Amino acid sequence: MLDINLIRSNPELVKKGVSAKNINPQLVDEFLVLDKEWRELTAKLDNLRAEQNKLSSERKIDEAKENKIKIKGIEDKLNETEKRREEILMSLPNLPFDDVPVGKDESGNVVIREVNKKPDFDFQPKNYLELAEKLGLIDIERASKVSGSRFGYLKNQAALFEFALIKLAMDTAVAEGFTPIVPPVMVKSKMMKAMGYIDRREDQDETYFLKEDDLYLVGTSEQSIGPMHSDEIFNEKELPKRYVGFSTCFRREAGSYGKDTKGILRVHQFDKIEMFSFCEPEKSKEEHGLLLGIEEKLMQALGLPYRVLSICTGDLGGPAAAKYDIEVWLPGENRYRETHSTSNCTDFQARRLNIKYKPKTQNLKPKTDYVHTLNGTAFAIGRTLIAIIENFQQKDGTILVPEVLQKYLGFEKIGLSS
RNA sequence: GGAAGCGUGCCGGAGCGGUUGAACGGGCUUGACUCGAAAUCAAGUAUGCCCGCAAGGGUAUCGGAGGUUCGAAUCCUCCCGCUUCCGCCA
Repeated sequence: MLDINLIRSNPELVKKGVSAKNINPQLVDEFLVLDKEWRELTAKLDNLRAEQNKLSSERKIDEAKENKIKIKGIEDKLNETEKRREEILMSLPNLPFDDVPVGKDESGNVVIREVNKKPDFDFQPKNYLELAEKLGLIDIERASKVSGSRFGYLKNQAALFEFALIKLAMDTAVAEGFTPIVPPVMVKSKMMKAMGYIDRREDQDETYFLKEDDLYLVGTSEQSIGPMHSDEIFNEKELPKRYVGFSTCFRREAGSYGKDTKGILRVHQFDKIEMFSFCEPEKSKEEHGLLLGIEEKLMQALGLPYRVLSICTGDLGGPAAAKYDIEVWLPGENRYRETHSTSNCTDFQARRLNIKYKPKTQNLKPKTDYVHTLNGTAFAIGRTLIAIIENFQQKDGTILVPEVLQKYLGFEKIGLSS
């Protein structure tokens, strides 16, 4: 949710930001009209209520009865206006930072840097799925039998890899001051809405919803970590509050029929370790850097070739003011694929969730203010596994285990006999 | 899933139709006393929204949403949460 005062005082700025995100800026004007109406009705209603309180305390019952009817009329009108005003407000996305590249869609994303050399094979590198099936690491066929398309079984060393990756990510994040958690994977629709992930129809279609229980399955644990502190006020010294959560994630992949249909690159269910920060507004850019830094550190620990993208305005999504993706090089596909994403959502989610903090300003007004929220992937297990298999494959079809994981796994290589 | 009870401010805890935004106690902040601290005393101590340059004024809020009433923390309905007992259960 945007700051209403900002829309009122600087509509042009808001329009510009909204337009950059491919949202019709006319909504801003519509909002202002409704907001004006809302304020007028509010003033009218408050006056009538003041009158009512007065009459009532003076026991002027008959006059109060009449006044009550007027109140009811204004109330109904106000409710209707308020509802429409709220709808528009909720449909306005967060404004992108000035330094975010402007672009219409993902083609406008900017590569910031490439890290680690792509592996130089003296043979034709294979696709991960071919290797994995041969080594008994992934079973798609049976998953399809049991659950349908876009599911997979991780087996043998691959299953063990999952836990090693979790441990590596957890250890790394905990060392940076993150609190490890395993959050719920079902969240109330109210919270899902507050996080800004079901504002648009496409978003809703992407999410599994349990109607009977009014619960959504999370598409990322961010959705259940963010609302943890809703309606809470942090002390300044409690910030930044950092969490690293492990959870399964569920995505319907409704808009991606026919895309990446093979294997486990794009599935309905995968496990992910996610970082989440609540911090002071002035420090959110710095915090964003920290999250990206950890992501890169993890990729470097594995020795995977990757590149970092600054996501352009049109590809940011609703809640983010800035976003960086990491894409890993997949030699089997001969292209980069996304493994990480980190967003600074500024106060957009905090407003809806009502998460504030109390600045420790000695004198002057100790007014509370909204925190900033940020999130970032530590590891999405499936895709990381894919990257490891493809990048560390050997001519004989075996796969070397990245050194950092060896201590967690107890083996150095995945081979046919191991 | 069945039965009962409970949800009040930072915390504890009154209030159960009429100056109750809310007694009382604790905490916290400030001031006094003190060489300092403790103790004691005094004052202060919620938030949203609207109007206003401000001072301030108005309004709303006692789990949430409706309803009854001139007037509701107090009565009614539904929902949510918590506790206890029973059932079921990884």
